[in-house]
Amino acid sequence: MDNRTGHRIVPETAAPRGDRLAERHAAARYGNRPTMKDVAARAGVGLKTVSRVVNGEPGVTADTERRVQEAIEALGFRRNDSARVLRKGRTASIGLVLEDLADPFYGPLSRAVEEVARAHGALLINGSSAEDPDREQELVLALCARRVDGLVVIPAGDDHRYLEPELRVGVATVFVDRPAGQIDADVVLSDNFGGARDGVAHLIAHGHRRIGFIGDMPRIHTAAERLRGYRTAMADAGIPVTDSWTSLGVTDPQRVRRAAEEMLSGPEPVTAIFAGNNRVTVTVVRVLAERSRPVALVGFDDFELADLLQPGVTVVTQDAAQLGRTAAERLFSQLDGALLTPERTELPTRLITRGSGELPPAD
Amino acid sequence: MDNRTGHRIVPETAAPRGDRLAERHAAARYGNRPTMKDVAARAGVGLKTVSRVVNGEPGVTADTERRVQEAIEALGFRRNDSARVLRKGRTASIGLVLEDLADPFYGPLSRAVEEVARAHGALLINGSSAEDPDREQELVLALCARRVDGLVVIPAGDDHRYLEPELRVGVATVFVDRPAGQIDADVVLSDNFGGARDGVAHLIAHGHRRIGFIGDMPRIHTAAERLRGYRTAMADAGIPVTDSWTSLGVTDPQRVRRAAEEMLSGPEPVTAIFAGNNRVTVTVVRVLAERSRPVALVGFDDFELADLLQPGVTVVTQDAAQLGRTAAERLFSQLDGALLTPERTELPTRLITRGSGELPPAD
DNA sequence: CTGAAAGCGCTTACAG
DNA sequence: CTGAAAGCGCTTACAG
Repeated sequence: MDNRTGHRIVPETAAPRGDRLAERHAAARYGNRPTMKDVAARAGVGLKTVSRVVNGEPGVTADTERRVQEAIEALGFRRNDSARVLRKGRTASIGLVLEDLADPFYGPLSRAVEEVARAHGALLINGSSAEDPDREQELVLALCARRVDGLVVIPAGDDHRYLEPELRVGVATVFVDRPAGQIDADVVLSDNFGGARDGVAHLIAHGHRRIGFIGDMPRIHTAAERLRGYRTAMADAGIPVTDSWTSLGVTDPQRVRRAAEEMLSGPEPVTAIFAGNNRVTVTVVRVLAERSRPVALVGFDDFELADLLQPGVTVVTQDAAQLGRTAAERLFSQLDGALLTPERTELPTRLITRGSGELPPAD
Repeated sequence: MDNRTGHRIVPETAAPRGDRLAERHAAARYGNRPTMKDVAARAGVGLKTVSRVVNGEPGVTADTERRVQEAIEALGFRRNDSARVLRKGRTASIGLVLEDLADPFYGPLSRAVEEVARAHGALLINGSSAEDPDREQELVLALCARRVDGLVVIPAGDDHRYLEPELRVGVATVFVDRPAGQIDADVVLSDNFGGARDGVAHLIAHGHRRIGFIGDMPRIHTAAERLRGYRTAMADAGIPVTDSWTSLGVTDPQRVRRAAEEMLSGPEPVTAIFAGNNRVTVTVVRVLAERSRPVALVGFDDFELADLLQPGVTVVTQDAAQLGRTAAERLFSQLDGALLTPERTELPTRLITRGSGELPPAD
């Protein structure tokens, strides 16, 4: 019997699983976690003394401390940080809003932000916007409502005025990968323009003139910058660009495949392709693998195994982890009150030649 | 001249950047975000009326509501969820502790957990344990102190008794990928044993008898199960296993490379390798690419571009997203009070043949 | 339809 | 060395 049904009381260690879980469940429903007040009562001390012990503050005799510790363990007390936060102001947590945690570019970036947060004693709350501006805003504001100390945002939208009340009130904010829209905020970027320009110039240097560009939706800053890099490299070489050589849009395999196949057919097919990001590159590699005539390829973003493909894939690489680390460090500088002026930080890209970008035109 | 120095007041839109930021900074220092009390004062209503409007509760005239809304916008009010949580009990957030967000296996898993959380109106807080049991415990307890409603854990350690007080008090918990140690908790796993056994049997069916196994540290449940699958397949085929054919340990490239090279040299080299996870597989692919004699390979875990390598890499695949989704759904079932008995859920694996696993022994 | 009072579980500021 | 009181910003339970 247990105490509710009036039957025999079974020691907890011997209790059948169902009973223990029912207990657990009841506990959950009534939310009866022990509080400092409970600990104080059990230890026969005041509330403030418990607080001192829990927070390792000085001014408690060894004997008192021991009694409090015993009560803490007996009750299974754990400080409620929600209450603490309410009093102290800071939550020791930061928010990260990105496009998709499952993307191999954002995983390392997120991890890097987490490591910096950890070094500052903060937890990371993250959310994926799925490239949807409304969802980005929803997430950002939910994080603000939780009173995160700061926010790292890889924006999906291009209007961030909804953040103004938060900024005014002191929420530290750093944008990464793409700049904020309509507001003045810190941003850490890769040199998307320069990287793309160099990658395309590399293809031109290897004899190509009909070069295609397949990128993400033009409203995405990185996509627009890389396209600009492509156009600049072509213009610098005095090569006029035909409309059919550029294709921007969602980067799902179907669309990219179609775009690549169109550029590669017709009377004047491209002899080389510049792929605007890792997802595009991978799909283009698949398309090229099905064709007999060699086509040169340079992709923006490095990816695992790029060196093991035949030929190895030449890429313009950016350092996702460094992007995250830099942004997070700036965020904590803001929180320390060190930074007053929003700044734009641009990290360099690097060309890695592996074969695909050095193929001559198959004319 | 601004209001602090006593000089001319410049309208905010025209204020030099530094001044606006100084203001922002001052606001942050004093933490003076508007509260419901401020809104109530400005709108000339009671606190409870503001609460009603903010939470969309009925019983407010259109006119009153409008006045409150105006005050909210004028002040840039945003409800403080920390305070709300303190009163309501639930935080509408769940925690996810995994090994490394940057690992291509965990990214999709994390994203899947996030999607389920989102469908239940909850945010996701995640942390990487870096395969360190102490760090796992630290993270889990920090999440409990924040009073997450539930916890999804990919454990690094093998003793989770530290969670007992939390479980007793009703924190919903689901383990994923590996079971909990020393406590009774829900767990969602892949069929690591069966998957590895089938993969090795596949190599045996293609004529191999000297088959190597390279896996993760044996204290990791998945590594131990996959090794058991390997041994079982070998035993089922009546093939005695030589010690030098199995190598378990950290999966960094250096160690894996050395392990592979040792198995592939000597008087009786292996003719096939079973790689215990995605990181191992990738390194083994590199080692094999440097050798002239073909060696068969089957890897546990699928990875991008496995089909484009020469030969394509045969793998045993598990569904990381499905693992995360299943775990998160079970977590919310627990929170809804539906589940009373901890359960073990095992998801199937699948063999994908692409060439590398069908190579005959090069004897 | 509206609001004053009490309380969630802590920390702060102060007094003994 | 120790503790009672006030308050963080909300919601709950209740009264008008």
